[in-house]
Amino acid sequence: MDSSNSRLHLNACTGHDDNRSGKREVVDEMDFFADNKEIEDDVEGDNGSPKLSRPSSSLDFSHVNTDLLLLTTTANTNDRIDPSLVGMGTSSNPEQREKCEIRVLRSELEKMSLENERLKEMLNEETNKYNNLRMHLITMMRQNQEQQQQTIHRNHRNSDQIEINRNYHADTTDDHHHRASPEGRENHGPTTDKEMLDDPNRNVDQAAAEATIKKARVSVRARCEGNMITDGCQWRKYGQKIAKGNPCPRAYYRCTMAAGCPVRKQVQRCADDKHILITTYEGTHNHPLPPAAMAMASTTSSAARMLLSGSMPSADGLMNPNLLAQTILPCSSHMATISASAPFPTVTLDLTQSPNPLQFPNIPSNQYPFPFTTNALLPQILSQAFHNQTRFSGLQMSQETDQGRQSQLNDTANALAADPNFTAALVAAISSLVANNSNNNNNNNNNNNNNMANDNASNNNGSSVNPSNNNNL
DNA sequence: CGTTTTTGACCAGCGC
DNA sequence: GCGCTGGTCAAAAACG
Repeated sequence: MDSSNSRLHLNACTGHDDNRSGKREVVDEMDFFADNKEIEDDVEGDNGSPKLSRPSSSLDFSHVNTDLLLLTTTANTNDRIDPSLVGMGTSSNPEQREKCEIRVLRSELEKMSLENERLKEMLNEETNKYNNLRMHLITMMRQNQEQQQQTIHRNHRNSDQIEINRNYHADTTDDHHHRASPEGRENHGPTTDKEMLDDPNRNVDQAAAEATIKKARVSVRARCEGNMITDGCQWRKYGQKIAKGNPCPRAYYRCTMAAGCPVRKQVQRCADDKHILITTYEGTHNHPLPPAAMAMASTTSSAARMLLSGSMPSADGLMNPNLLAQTILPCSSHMATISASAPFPTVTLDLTQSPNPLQFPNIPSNQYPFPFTTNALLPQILSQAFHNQTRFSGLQMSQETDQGRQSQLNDTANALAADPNFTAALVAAISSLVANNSNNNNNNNNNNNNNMANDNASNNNGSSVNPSNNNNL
């Protein structure tokens, strides 16, 4: 108990002002006893000297809060009691009150944080469930679509086969079998569709077709300072070679998101422009993919089917990829090519140039490798592309369903466009649309490298491999 | 210590 | 058959 407390106690009891350190506090104390001021005046003598020896009988000390002594025990020498707090019996110090409030706020903050964490966990859980369901739905839809396409294709060809020269049909079907067997094995299977349908060895043909699909590739040319474009998958490097005609080594990666996944990709810098990275994908994933990887993953398989379809005979004649692509993406131009004349049929997306200088002003490549990233048209383009994909797919949908789907596609496109890490995969998605449409229209690929529609998409420099690979690429 | 990368060796396809 | 080339394997090294 320091002297100030003793002094304060004295003041509270007597109202005597012996405070030499601050008058204001004394006044406040006096205000606290305002009700008894008259009495106190009577207690004091005319000369101001205390008259403690003559206590008034009218004094009622019951009004004096005895807590005062206790409340001031923690006050330092320079502190005085806040009269508004005196009598409350809880806190007499603003700092204490602030500390108390801070403790309360912290407690509330902790509670909110815990609640936030809990909600985050719930959100993640629901998001995972949603993604899984979405993946499952997409897979089911794709399978359904393929089954319908196959049915339509068979019916179409069966109805046409009377009009088609039988020898030609036999030759082209055989050619298809040759194409479906990249290893060059002889295939003397059935020569008509009916025979094919009835052929018990048709599974062998399907296996050959699958082999072709596996060999079909999607190549993406993009300006990228990093060693790889981000496509949402995890890759492991398993080899590197110096390819002929390019001093830059070619790196070989395989997907490691699941054991036995057949998907592989090659990454190589362009010989002419070291800033251009050429990424070639091959195969179809055999495992669930994160949303960021779905577009690219579907691209390779779709492109493979497209190219396989392009090798098939058709009474519709040769397809025009450029026209087809313009139908899919009317605002696009010359960003993609299809080539089945290469050792492996390949869809090439050239993302190193802007199709429309007015639409896509020059942006430093190190900032926005693909102008698409910052372009507001991306969601519209994607949505339109997805919509057109559905429209061309042959699926019969009511207008209401179509509208609802369009809304969902718009949301999806917006979400995709907002994620810069997703852009490379979006590019692939566009090519996937081209692939599906060509497949659905049952056209041939005439290997003329016609330009296909595609708008810019963006890229980023993320990589799932060790950055040390930069030295090699 | 497990995983990933590096890198030389090996294999298959293709052209001559 | 031989050589070239692309692609893959696998042991060693590097990494975290």
